[in-house]
Amino acid sequence: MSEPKPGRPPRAVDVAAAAEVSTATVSRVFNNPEKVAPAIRERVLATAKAMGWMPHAAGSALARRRSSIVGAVIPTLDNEVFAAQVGAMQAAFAERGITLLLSCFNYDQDQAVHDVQAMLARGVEALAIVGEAHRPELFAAIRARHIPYVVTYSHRPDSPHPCVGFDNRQAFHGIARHLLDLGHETIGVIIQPTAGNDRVAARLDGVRGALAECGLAVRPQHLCEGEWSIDFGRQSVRAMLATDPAPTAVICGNDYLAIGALLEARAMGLSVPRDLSITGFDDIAISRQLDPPLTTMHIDNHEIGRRAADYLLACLEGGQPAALPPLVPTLIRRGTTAPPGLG
Amino acid sequence: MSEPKPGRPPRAVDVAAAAEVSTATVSRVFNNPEKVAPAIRERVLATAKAMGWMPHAAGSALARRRSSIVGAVIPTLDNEVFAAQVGAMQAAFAERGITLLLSCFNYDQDQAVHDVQAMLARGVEALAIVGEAHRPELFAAIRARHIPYVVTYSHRPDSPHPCVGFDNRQAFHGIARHLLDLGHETIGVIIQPTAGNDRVAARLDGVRGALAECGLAVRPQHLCEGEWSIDFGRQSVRAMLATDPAPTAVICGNDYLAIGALLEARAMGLSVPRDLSITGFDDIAISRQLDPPLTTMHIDNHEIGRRAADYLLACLEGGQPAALPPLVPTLIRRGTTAPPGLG
DNA sequence: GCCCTCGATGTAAGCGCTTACATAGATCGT
DNA sequence: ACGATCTATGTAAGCGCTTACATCGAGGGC
Repeated sequence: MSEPKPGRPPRAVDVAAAAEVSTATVSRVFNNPEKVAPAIRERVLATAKAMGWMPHAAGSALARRRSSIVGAVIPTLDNEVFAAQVGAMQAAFAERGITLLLSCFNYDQDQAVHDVQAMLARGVEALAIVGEAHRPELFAAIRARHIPYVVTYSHRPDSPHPCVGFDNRQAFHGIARHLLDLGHETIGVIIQPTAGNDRVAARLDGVRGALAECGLAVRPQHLCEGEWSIDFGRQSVRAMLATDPAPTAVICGNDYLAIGALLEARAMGLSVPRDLSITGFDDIAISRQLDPPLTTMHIDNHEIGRRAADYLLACLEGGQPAALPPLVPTLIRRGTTAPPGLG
Repeated sequence: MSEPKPGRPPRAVDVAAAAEVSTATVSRVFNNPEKVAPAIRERVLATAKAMGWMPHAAGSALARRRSSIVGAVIPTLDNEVFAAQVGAMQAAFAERGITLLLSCFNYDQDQAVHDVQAMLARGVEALAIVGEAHRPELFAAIRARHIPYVVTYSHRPDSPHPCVGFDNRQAFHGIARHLLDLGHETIGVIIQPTAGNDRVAARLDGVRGALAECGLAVRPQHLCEGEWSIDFGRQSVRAMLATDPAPTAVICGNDYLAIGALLEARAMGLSVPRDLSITGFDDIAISRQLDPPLTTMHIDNHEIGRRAADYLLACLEGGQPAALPPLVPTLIRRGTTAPPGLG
């Protein structure tokens, strides 16, 4: 008997009145259709469609005590690695009627804490977060809400968090191993800032570990740490090659850095890989198109996103989620690595 | 006097009880702090913090009839152009306490309609949508809700929608003009699918218009339409160069296609730009790093995202939003264009 | 000293929806 | 033919918050 107020979106009670049923039936038609007689169901559906009504999410969330929202917290969308992960998560969640909230913390730990709190206030039912190097209060806040979460891009064996990712240390150990096997002994590293970034710190550690096994080390002047950008790759390799002895190979923290290194080395008249071997990490789309194509580690970012989403969905559906085995990045040997000193 | 139930997040009433005030005061502390005496305000704030309480968004949205959510509907995050736009929007909205909902329709119009409806059900207060080639019911649904929206990446002078973008037709007219001025007469085009993509259709139209002004046209065998990917750029340029007469210049619908064209032309032993001029569009990060660096149109995608967000925020705050002048992409003449026949 | 004003706080009525429980037919076994 | 059982639907009590309105004191003008 309620009067639908013109100019405002219709409510369930308006639809109920128009279809001559109760609001309970309207609700059931949309949430438990099998509990409603087909004839009535069709009538309600038709009425709702005619009136342009759909359940109002806030009201529904309140009554149901479920928001059907999950959050993704990433450093930035400007890196195609994270963009791909988010895209895959969004697709996986959308299939189950779950909406994705996105937030970029720009590698700022305080921002990340803030973002997570905002998401919790929004009632997210689960959370995916890139990396585990976050302030303790971030994880404390999540735990206090008892919601499932997952950390992506990290997979330390002894992490206290559920992780979807790979072992960064081991991956870079493998890269270093590859260069050592080729015979390199003077190896440079161009890498993202390690401070507050567990993944990057683990990578550097992996390189150091592999070198140490051969009694080698990274010389300070052969270690450049800075923002991941093509330009930083360029300037780093230029600086490094001015030292004596110059490195015969350089391991880069991601493909952007490696691309910069490659371009600059070529611009300096060096031949890659004859004069200098270069490795990347991530295998972004452009890498295999370069000349020579970049030797790098391939990471399946869509797979990471999908697995993270699947894990969280399993948690939400109450099931015991399957264990999360680490992903294994694969070394793609392309054209930028070769034995040293062939020049 | 309410009993805080253990194991569940605290509610405003729990905080009110603990701080010995009413729920109204608690609410005011968080929404209109200036209306509460400082002493009480501090006490409530401290209590809330101690209990880990923050207003529950669904309840608040319901009571306030405002969700503080806006939606962004884009084709895909796999294109750094859209990722950058979303990143900028997210940042701009976050500053005002507004949360961004994201959805990718993968260039599928039905998916876009579905996504928009889902967002409306979620109570988004505003919507940003890439492109205007959408089903009429998409815009009808938005209008029915009377919420502000904005179309990005399009800016036809006579569009019925508020737009943040540039005139695609004019932009490609400019590119073609550039090549014509250099003396090219046989010009190929490698472009994304035009069906259901107003922006791309306008681009092709711009090229055709400029050629027509000189009594020229794109030969059918010099027009390749397909998914934007480096590989499609490669195969297209290869096919095109096998025709007779072969084009002396090729205009690409975006930088990815242009990169493919450039790489393949070089792989075929051609010298760019001596044997073939190539243009891109978007000016993605890698483009200026190529060898030779790519001549392309620069689009400021962050700016588009920011303007779209600012416009929507202005609408939400009730102000008459400023007019939306078109952005003007600028042609960046780098190393892939030159007069023809210098070989 | 009294009444009025005004600012600070409390009371309580929703916001739109879901769902436990109540109810009313229908079905069925005996 | 009667109660037990079931199914389809309705009734109404919240979910957690905001806010119009009521209330209560403290100041202030006369």
